[in-house]
Amino acid sequence: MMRDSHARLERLTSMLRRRGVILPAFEIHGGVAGLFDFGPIGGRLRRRLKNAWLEHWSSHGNIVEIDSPTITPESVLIASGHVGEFNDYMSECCACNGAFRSDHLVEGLHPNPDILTAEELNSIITDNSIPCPSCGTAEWKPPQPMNLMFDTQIGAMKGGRTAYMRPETAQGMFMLFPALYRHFRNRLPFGAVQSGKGYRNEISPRQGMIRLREFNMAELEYFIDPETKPAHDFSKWNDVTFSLVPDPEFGGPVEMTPGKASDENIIRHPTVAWFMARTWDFLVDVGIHPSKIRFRQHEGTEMAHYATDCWDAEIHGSYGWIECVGIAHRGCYDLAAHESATGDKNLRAWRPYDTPKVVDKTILAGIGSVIGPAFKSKAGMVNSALEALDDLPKSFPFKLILDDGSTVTIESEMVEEKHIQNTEHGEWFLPHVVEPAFGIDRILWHVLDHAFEETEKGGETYTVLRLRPTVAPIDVAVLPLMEKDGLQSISEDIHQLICSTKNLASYYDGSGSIGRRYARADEVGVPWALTIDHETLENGTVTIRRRDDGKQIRSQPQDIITALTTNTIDELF
RNA sequence: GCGGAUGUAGUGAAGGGGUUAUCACCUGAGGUUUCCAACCUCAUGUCACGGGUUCAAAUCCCGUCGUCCGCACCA
Repeated sequence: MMRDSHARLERLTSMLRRRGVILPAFEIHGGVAGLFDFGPIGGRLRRRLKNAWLEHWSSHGNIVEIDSPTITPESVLIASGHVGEFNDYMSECCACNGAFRSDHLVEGLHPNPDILTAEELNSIITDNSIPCPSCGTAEWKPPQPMNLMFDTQIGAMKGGRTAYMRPETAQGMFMLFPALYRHFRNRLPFGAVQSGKGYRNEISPRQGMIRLREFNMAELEYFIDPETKPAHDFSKWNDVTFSLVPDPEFGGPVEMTPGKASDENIIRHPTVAWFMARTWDFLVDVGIHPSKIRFRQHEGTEMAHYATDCWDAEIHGSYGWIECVGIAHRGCYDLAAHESATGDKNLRAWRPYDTPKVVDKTILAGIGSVIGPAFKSKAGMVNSALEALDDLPKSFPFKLILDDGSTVTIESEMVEEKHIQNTEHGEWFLPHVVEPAFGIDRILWHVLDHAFEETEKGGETYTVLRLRPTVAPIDVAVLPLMEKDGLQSISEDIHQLICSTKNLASYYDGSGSIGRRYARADEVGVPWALTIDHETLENGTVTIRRRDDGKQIRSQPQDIITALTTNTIDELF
């Protein structure tokens, strides 16, 4: 069984190379691990998958697309926590050469190993003679920094500003929070999506498309008011059960509807549950088998530095269960971090009170003509200290402590009692954010993996890529039954016509037997094949063949194009 | 990053110190046939890269890079 699935994986990757879908990059220069090219078929497939993703989210009406730079100044990633998180130290064992994360070795010996320097880690490791987990020896080389981000310099000359290629696209959305807030006329909830490249300098990328050094990601940041109870309608998913694998601390795997999982607090936040459901919709839409999707909750120990709850959508394929989407409740972590790093006050949202809060207060107000001459340059501080008094003194004179720590004596003739009324109409708060983050390459891989079907035809294996029409890179194959008697030029005209139709792609294939050409089209997942034959010369009709069952009907090319663009082609059959 | 295996056309493989590197599929041209990988003829294209040994290296040796398996790593 294992051997069979391994052989299938090899046949699939061979086909992807041979047909120009996905290929190792820079191969004529020896190749680079973790970098891949998308060929003519793969490029379109990825484009369609991304478009499907963007359309899926923009259909909500309060989610917009943005695009931000991949080069990111260091300070942004220090604030976000990535510089700390992505710069771990590794210790190497002198005896067996095993490499381990230094902070993992000293776990339990220090409350927060993450923050230790190389020297501190080294001394804890040597002082405690920590044994090597694989060979037991307690001799270590000094910890070496391991930087998982690609670094670079902004500015061509020496002394430029340090920057990194972004390890995620999320920070771009946080940077744009003020603009988004204005765009949505100061009203939560709203979201922003971005799809683009991310970079991680993996130590040893393996498993093909699963771990890449440069990858396509698509992230959504959905900003919410933590005090508004979200109203999500889960009734749409009442007849689908999700496979849920909660943190073992909270219980074993269950199958249930997202609505019920939310009601029973297995998924702690309704918005997280709702995004899980919408994610499930997306994955199924682009051709992932529903039975091969499960949601796994992160355990406390593996939770990223920013998250308060996190569910991964995992997809099962040739490499087992693989995390393809992470849906994290990040709380206000990022906005708070950037606020405290920059002092910028625009990362908050305004929450009006239902009824304004009226605060009645009796205060002692300084009498300017007395306070001024009495305290001179300190008069301002005295006034503000008086206003800030919560409990009015019972008698005069009394001592008043100023902001600078000094004490002054206040006499009764310096002040008068005043009633003031303050009306607060609302407050500024840091929005919370729910972040679904999609690994496009991993999803794309599984779309191919699930679509790749090997059947038998006349004793030979026959390969069909059962891609959904929404993601299929090519919509139509145009095939003249033979390239003579004028069939060729009609076919080329039809091919041109289809290619010039918006959102449709056709490819022309005139060589080899008709059966061979159907097979070639099936192998890369072309859903429809038009064949031009002698009857076309008489009445203009062509045959259209459906990939998934080989069924054919006759119709006019223009009617077929209309049906394709309106997504009603199946009605012709 | 460590250990083991490995690198030959687009794909999959065989071979191997000595003239022009082999096979199948694939791809292209011509012929024939015409609706599901038919056939015939011809053609294109390959020894990962760099260095060394040698009269001669795709072959032996070393290094680099890549790939696979195991360990470790994987916000």
